[in-house]
Amino acid sequence: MATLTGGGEPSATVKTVAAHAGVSAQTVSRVLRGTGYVSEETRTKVLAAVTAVGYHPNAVGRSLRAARTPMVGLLITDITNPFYASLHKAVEAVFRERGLTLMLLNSDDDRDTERQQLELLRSYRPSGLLLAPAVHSSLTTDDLAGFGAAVLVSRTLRGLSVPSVVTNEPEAMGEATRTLLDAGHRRIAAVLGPQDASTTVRREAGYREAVLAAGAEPLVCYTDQTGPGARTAIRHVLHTHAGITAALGFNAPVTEGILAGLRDEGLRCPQDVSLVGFTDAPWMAFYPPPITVVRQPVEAMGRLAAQLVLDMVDGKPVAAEPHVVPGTLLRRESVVAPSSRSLTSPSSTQR
Amino acid sequence: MATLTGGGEPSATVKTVAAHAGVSAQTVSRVLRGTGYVSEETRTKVLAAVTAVGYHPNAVGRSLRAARTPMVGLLITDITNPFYASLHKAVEAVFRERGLTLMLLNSDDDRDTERQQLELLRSYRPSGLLLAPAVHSSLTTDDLAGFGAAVLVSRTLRGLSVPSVVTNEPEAMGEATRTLLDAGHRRIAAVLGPQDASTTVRREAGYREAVLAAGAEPLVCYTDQTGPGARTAIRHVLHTHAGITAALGFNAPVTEGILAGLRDEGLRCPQDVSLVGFTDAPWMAFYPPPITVVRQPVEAMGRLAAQLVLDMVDGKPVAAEPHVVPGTLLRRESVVAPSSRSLTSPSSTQR
DNA sequence: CTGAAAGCGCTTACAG
DNA sequence: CTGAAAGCGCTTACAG
Repeated sequence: MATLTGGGEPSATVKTVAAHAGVSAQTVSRVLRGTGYVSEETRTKVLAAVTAVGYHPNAVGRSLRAARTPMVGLLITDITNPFYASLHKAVEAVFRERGLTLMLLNSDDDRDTERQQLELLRSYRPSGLLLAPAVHSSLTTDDLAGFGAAVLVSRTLRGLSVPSVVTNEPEAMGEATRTLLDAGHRRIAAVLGPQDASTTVRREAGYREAVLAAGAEPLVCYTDQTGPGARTAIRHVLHTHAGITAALGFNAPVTEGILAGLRDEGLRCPQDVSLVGFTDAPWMAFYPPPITVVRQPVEAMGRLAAQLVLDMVDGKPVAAEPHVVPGTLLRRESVVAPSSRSLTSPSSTQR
Repeated sequence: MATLTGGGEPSATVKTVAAHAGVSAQTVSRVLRGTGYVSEETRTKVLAAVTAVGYHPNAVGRSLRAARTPMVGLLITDITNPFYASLHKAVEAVFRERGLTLMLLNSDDDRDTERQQLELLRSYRPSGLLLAPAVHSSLTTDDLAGFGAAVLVSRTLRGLSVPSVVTNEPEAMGEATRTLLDAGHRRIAAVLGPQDASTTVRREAGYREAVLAAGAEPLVCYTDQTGPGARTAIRHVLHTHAGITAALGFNAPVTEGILAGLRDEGLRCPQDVSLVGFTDAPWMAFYPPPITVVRQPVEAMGRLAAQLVLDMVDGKPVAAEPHVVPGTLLRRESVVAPSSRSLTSPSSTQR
C-alpha cells in the first residue's frame, strides 16, 4: 500500500528572493505590490528571482503589518438552505473582483455557535462582516464593533443599529395572501419560520393584515424553517384546523415540507390545497403543478450587501435604515379556487 | 439620515493585558493557551485583565509564529449545487470540533479561477486542502505541494497522486441502468456532466457496460452539469434520437433539468419517459412521481475526507488509493414499463 | 530609484 | 513558576 504524509519544505520568503536577485527585501516588496518607483531592470531581475526560487507571498505576514486582513466574513445559519448558498455566491463574486476573501461561517441558528464563530472571525482581524443573525441571537452593537464594516442580510435584529439589506416582506407576503383570498380561499394556513426571527415577524405581519382585511381568520404555525419541520407542522395544522384550503410557505425548504406533508395526508396540490411559496427554487418552475411563489431577489441582495461593506471599508457614509430590495410574485399554477373538499375533514381522506 | 462609517479603535494585545495584570506577555500567552505551569493566582489576575481591557486574540500573529494557519481550504466548483453545500456542512462540522477553520473557495469549474483561488489559499499558509478539481484542471502534484495535507473529494484528476474520496460510481450507475433495462427499456438516454470530468467518465462507464451487456445501444450526451444545460440537452437528444423511453440524470441539477425538458416537450414522467437520478434532493422524495435515485452518501464522504486531512496533519499514513464510499439505489416511482408512446416520435406530441 | 531599521502580535527556546 | 530576548514574513516610514 502506497502511503503519503503531509510534507512541507521551508518556503521562500522575500528575503530569499532579495538574495537571489541581489536587491533588498523592500525592493522585492515594491515590485510585488506595484507601488513606488522601480527601474525596469530591477523589476525584471526580481520577477525572475520570484519564479526561480518558487516564491509564494505570505498573507499572514502582510496582514500582521497591515493590522487588517483583506477578508470579509459571511455568517449565516445554514449553507444547505439554497437562499444562503446563492447569497454566498453573489457576495463572493463582488468581493473576488476587489481582491477580498470571503470567509463563510455557519451558526446553525444557535446563539452560542454564533458567538463562537464571530470570535473566530474576529481573531483574523477581518475588514468586514455580513451577518444573518441566529434566531435568539444575543448579539449587541458592541459585539459588532471591531468588525469595522458590519451589515445585516435578510434578517435584522432588534437593538442592532447596523445597516441592513432586506426584502419588502410585509408587502410581498400581503400580495401572496391576497392571491389566495382573491381565488376564493378563506382558511389559509401560514407555515412560518421561528417565531422570533425578524423574517417571521415581517412576513406574518403582511399575512395577518391581508387576511384580517378580508374578514378571514389568521391560521399561523411556526417551524424551524426546515423541510422536515414544516412537514410535521402542516400535518398538525391540517388536523387541528378543519377546512384549510390553502397554504403559504415561509421559504423554499418549508414549501418542500408542505408538499411532502400534503402528500402524507393524501391531499393534492392544487385541487385540495392551493399553495404559494416564499423564495423560488429551480424545481418549483416545473413541478406539477408549477408553484406560485414570491421570488426573493437574492443575487441583488447579496450584491447590495457586499457593496455596503465595500463602501464602509472605503469610509463612505452608509444609511443606517434598512435597504429594501423588492421581491416579486411569480404567478404559476399552484393556486386554484377552493374545491368542495374543503367542507370535508382532512382525516376522511386519509388511508 | 443617520449614517455610519467603519470605526475601529486600536485593539488590546497581550502586552496590554500583561501590563494590566502586572505580568509578562508570555505569561499571558501561557494562561491563554493553557500550556506550562502558571500559579492559580497569576492565572486569575490575567483572566481578569483579559476581560478588563477587552482583549481578543489575534490569529494572524499566532499563525505567523506557528508557520501554519489552523485553516483548511475546501475548493469546489459551485456552492449552489446542493451536493457541495452538504459536503461543506459535513466537513465544517468535523473541523470545527478540532478547532480548524474551513475556508470555502469557488472555482466556477474554471481552470484559471481554480489556480487563482488556490494561490489565495496558499498565501494563508493553511494546514490542508480539500479539492474537487475543475473539469479541465491543469493542476499537478507539484501545485498541491505546500498544502501539506491535500485530499480530492468527489472528482479525481489524472496524474494527481493524492488521496481521494469517491463513490462507487460505475457500480451504482450500472445498477441504475439495469433498473431501467429490467423494466423493459432499451433506448435509455444518459444525460452526463462535462465530458472530461472523472465523475462523467466513471458514471458513463457503468452505464455503457450495463447497456451493452443487455444488447442495447448507448445514447449519451454531455452537459455543464447544470439544470438549464441539461434541459437543453435532453430536448436535443429527444429530437435527434427517436424512441427514447427512459433517461438517467447525472446529478440533482441535471435531474431537475431533465424534468423541465420533458415538460417542455409535453412528455410525462413516468408514463412517457422513466427517470433515474444520481444524487438525491429533498423534493425528489415527494415529487409526483417520487424520483428513483442513486443516493450519494455526501455526509459520509465529507466526514471521511475531513478525517483523512486530519490524519495527514497529524502525520499518520494515509492510503493513496481512492477511498470508496458506496452509494445506494433508492427505488421510488419514476420507473415504469415503456408505453406504446415509445413508438411515436416525440415531436408528434408537441403542441 | 534603492536600502537599513523598526515593528505588527504572538510564541518559542532559553534562562533564571 | 516566571521573564528577557529573538524572530515568524511582511511593509511602513525614514534616509540616502
